[in-house]
Amino acid sequence: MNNNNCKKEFIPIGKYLSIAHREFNSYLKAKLKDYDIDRGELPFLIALYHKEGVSQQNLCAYYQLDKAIAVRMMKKLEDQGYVVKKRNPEDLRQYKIYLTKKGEDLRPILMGIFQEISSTMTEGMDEREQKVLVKLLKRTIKNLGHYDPDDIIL
Amino acid sequence: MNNNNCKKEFIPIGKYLSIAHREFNSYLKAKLKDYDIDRGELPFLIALYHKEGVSQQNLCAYYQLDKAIAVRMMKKLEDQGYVVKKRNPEDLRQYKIYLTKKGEDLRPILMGIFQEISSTMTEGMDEREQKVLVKLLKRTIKNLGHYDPDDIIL
DNA sequence: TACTATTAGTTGACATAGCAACTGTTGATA
DNA sequence: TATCAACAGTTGCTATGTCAACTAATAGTA
Repeated sequence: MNNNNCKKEFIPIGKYLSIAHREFNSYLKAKLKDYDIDRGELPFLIALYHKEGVSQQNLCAYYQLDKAIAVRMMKKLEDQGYVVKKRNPEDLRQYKIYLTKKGEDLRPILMGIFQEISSTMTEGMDEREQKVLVKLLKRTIKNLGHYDPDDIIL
Repeated sequence: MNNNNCKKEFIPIGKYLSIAHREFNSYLKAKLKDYDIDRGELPFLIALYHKEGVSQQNLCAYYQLDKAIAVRMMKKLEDQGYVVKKRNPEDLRQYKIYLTKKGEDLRPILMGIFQEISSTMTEGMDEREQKVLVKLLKRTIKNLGHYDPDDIIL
């Protein structure tokens, strides 16, 4: 289509996407090992720091995760006392998820970790390059998933 | 360190890395569903298309995967008849992995799929942007993993 | 009101991935 | 040569994530 037909090599974005994602994961995991929180719970906590009182599926949207994983992580987070689930009286199908004090206390710690990992990842990039990277990643998501990540509002 | 201390927001590279990676995975999975091959076997086949007769750990290096996953995927690939494992007579600890005819036959199909997914991902990006994306992803990997992906030679 | 479709959440089965402990082989060196 | 460290591969355990089938509640509509 948009590539000339004698070219054999493709741009290995998928490869470096996979590797970068795994490096990101294991870096994050290492940073979290001193805290009573697992890597998988993080996206939901971060989403909650962004907006509370929303449903599980709404929280999923923030990181485009499956609702099944939300169920499991929410159970974990609730058991550990970081969040509470309240039935929405106006729609008994859904819950509204809130942070507890314990969950709120974790905010500066987790934000600090994200701040740190973020600045580690971007070492040697100027501000323009960082923005370009985010822009191009969003574009990739849009191309693969047929939705615009900027349209997802929590 | 390299960010001013009143800034609250961090560059959400990790977020979009995670989402993009998952979108990439599910897109790939969908493309593979008509073929007798699973997503997890792919990186090892691709590495073999790049270079045959190397050890399992060598193959791991290409996508920076754990050797444990190599064992499992290699077993799967061998059971399905895509590869053969031969003990290296000069070092009985390691195997040398080779493609079978069946594995070789899959090459154009898988390369086609990668070609397609690659051009899907890069829709709306010019050639310069594609290169920048790869460059910045590599930089991210280098920053997180303390190794240069360009130094990994299979 | 009754029927139907949609939605939020749940569950089970399964694939992918990482970590740590292990076996057997090799290489270095005392 | 004997000992010890390093290495390739293996295994078990666990975490993460997807998919499909399911339940219960709601919304839309004949």
